[in-house]
Amino acid sequence: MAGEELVFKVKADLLKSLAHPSRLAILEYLKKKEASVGEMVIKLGIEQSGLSKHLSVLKQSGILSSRQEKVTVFYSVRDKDIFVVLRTISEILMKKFREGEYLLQHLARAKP
Amino acid sequence: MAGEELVFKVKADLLKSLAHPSRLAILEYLKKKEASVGEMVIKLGIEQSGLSKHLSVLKQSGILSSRQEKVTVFYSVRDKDIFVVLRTISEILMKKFREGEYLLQHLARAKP
DNA sequence: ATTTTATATGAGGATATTATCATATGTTCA
DNA sequence: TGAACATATGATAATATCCTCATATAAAAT
Repeated sequence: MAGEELVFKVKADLLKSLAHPSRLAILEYLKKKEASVGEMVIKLGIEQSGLSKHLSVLKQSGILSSRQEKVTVFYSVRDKDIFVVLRTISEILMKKFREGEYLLQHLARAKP
Repeated sequence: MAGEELVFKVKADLLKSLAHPSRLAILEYLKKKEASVGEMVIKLGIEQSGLSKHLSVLKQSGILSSRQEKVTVFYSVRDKDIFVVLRTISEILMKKFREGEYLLQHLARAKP
């Protein structure tokens, strides 16, 4: 694989690890503080086994880290810059939908 | 689907549309100027049919827009903020790999 | 020692994504 | 008109991702 292609692949892999609704919910939940798997099972309503796998995806990609205390595993966000990515995504979507509303309103008015 | 879940789904869909090496290559190519499909087939070395589908994914998700001139279709980036996302992704990866190098060097030194 | 608790993992099928090939569509030009 | 060109689309097969269920692991409590 050519050098640049490898770079694109690595970036795409990181984006892929973000690109799932449950994983976005996890990240939002971990924005302010670390949390254990059990806590997230309850608060996010994701089934234990699935949650564990999503956490593992986020850890493999370097977005989360974990520490263990007795039997409990706590996950936390490794690099807060990930939230810059997510906030920008939100802004892009908000702009887009605002344009959509604008268009809708003006199309409706132009009807007759 | 609950309101918040829908929001996560919409964000995840946008991230998914970014999460492919060819599509990242397309976006980088379109960073400075619009380009036609034919031009990108040549410069990016992606096969015509596949490229057309990747462009369609990016257009559906609102990242690209297109205009037609005779038979030629030109694509361009609709909201430059998408590059904020990509730059931040790069920065996160660079930090991560620098940490990796650092660790490697110190592990090597601590060997004996 | 056995049971309970917290988390991770493996197997299976269901669904989604991708690549490729062939073909369709629409436009220009001879 | 019909050949050539630029792009899009459909079908299919290959691959990847996801969900769920069952079970594994490992520490704690009884």
